Amino acid sequence: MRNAQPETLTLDRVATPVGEVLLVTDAAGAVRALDFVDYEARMTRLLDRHAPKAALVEGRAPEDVRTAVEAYFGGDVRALDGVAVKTGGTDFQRSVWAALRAIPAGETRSYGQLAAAIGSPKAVRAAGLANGQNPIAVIVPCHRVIGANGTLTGYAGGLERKRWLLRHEGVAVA
Amino acid sequence: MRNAQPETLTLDRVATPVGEVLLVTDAAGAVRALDFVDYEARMTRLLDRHAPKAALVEGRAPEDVRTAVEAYFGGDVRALDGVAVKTGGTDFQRSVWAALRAIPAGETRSYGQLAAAIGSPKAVRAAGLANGQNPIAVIVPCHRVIGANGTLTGYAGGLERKRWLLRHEGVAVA
DNA sequence: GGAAGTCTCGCGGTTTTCGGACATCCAGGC
DNA sequence: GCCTGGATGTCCGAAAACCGCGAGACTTCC
Repeated sequence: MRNAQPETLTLDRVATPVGEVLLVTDAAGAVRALDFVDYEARMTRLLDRHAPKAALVEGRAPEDVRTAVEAYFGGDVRALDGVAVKTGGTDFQRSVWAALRAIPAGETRSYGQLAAAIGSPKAVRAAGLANGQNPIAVIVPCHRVIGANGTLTGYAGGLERKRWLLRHEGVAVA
Repeated sequence: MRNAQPETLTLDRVATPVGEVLLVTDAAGAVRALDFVDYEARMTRLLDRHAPKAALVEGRAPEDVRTAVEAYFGGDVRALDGVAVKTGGTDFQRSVWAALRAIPAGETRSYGQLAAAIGSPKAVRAAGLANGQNPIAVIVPCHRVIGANGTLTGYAGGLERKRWLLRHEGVAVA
């Protein structure tokens, strides 16, 4: 529909303790998407939505991004804080994702707190929805949002991974 | 919804024999919109659709554009041929508008011919619809398209103006 | 007959509308 | 405690309505 400039994105793979991840970067070196390999269909669907007409070619991501990802999974849970990301999406979604990056490793928020943080305290379900459409898992830490009563509620990559990630960051979870 | 970069557009006014026209140009000097002053609401609506988030400030259009418009209304009906334009819109709409510019002053086409020219001979009504959404009147000569039986059928600026423009270009119309 | 008007219907892209779905939260009843 | 139901904001997909048409069938007048 709307016109968009063609663009080439690079698709790389990185091994982690919870399975291989797919890592999509653009020409500027910014991360465009990150997801677990067994959810590739979901990732390409999100990419199609947010970056239509973009070509995806296998290749190697910038070294600093690769090493940051490996460092995170190796135990340096703050290694991803400085990684540049770029997303499409609506204004609302982008504000949610921006708010996510402000949650430090080792902490969690409830969906209600997340909604309040972006100035729409009543848009709780909408915030949860936007959370689930986050195209850049782990780096944009959507896994740090849990139910108000402490339940994990959901995770696009599987609840097991959400639990693993939180424990890896030092959070005590059931 | 989609993100778009903020942009500043310039709004100028030019007097013509059929009323004042509004002339919107961008920083690069390309025409973004042109409409008659009494249809300003329509123009701003189209602009909003095709260039969301753009700011519109009163100002003076580039001299070469102004003189081209004045020359056209003064009798040099080909004066607008070289004027640069830029539009948003869907692929279909853009191809229709491009086809319009290929119709020389003094000639007309039917909606069917227009549809055929863009390779969709059956998309007749769709072509008519796209024609009516042309944001750059006169320069993109949507007024040169008339019904297959010679009736003028419609014009966003009023049928009287369509008739005047065609006669001004030397077409015999009822 | 035939020329000109009127009506009907199919056409294709775009816009608008509407109905769900959803990784929530809270209150209230049992 | 556990379950139920309601309020709530956003987004997506499907469906319907909208049109600056055109061709063909029918009527109406000469």
